Amino acid sequence: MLQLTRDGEYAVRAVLFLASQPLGKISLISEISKVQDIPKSYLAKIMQHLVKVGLVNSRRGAKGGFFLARPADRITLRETIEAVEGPIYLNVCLIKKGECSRDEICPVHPVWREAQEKLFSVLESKTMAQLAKDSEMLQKRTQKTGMMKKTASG
Amino acid sequence: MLQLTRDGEYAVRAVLFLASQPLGKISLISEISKVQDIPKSYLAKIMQHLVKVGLVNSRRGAKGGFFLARPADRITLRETIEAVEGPIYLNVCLIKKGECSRDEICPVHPVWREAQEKLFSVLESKTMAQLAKDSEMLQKRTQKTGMMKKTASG
DNA sequence: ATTAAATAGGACTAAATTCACCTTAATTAT
DNA sequence: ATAATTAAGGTGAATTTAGTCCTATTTAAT
Repeated sequence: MLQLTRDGEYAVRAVLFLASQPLGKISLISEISKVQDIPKSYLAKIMQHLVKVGLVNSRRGAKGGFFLARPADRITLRETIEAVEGPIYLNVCLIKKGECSRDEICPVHPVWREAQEKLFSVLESKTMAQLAKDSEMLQKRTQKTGMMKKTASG
Repeated sequence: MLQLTRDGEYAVRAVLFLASQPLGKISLISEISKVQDIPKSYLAKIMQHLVKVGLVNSRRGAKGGFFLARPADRITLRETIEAVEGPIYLNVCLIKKGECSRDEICPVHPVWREAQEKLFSVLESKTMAQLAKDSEMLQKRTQKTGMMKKTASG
């Protein structure tokens, strides 16, 4: 299907969580799992992926946990998604020349190429640092409107 | 996965084939299957979908077959794909408000919305009539270069 | 009637998805 | 040292989705 998998969605949530932590903070699976509403055992596997691919670092043992391997302003959505889903190809014909036997004759091929480029540019337009900041703002906003309702009645 | 399914790909090929036929021509499953390299029985199911959704008309019995229900210049790629895949949602959070519990807090949501809009605009930018014309052009071009090679050596 | 063709539905395999669980290895605190 | 903590890594399994093919049945033309 033309849709992000759970893997991708959860990876984004997890990385976003790490990006929202203060520098030097080490986060636990159990912590991320609870806050981001991701099954623990599933998350563990996703984190392993993220570590293997070099987006996240881990430390074992007591006081261990996960933290970003790079500053959050150098991690994009696309990177995070591809870390767990592998490279994105909107259509098999985009994988490589010859993957689709019609390559040369197919009039749809250029359309897919353009669609994919546009998608990439959107997924690369924001860094995790920016998204984390956006998230902070959104949370403050919803908290404030919540407060206003309360204070308005009191 | 973030990728077009076989269903979608085959539907596009089939509709494109029909769009390339002269007006009034009725095409057989066997014909489309052979030219577009799609398993016959698989194609049959896809054609039924296209008929049910109103993109293609069919006639049973001898001299029967399939033909476009509308002029090809009023059929888009997006329509064709959604006819067999159902509505496209790049992420579940775009299905409807409340599908993702984080809707209001999620900073990634607007990014997905933008990505989807961009994708749609590409998939709606060309009609099947235009693609069919493009296809003709491409075929002529490859034929011509093929001939040049032959005549060059003779 | 015979033949040609779509219609309708099922059967089946393979792969992806989404988790749970359990052992091991590493690290720190005691 | 030892115990406690935590990630790493592997196994498995239930569920869903994808992909393919097949076989009646219905419809229409000749």
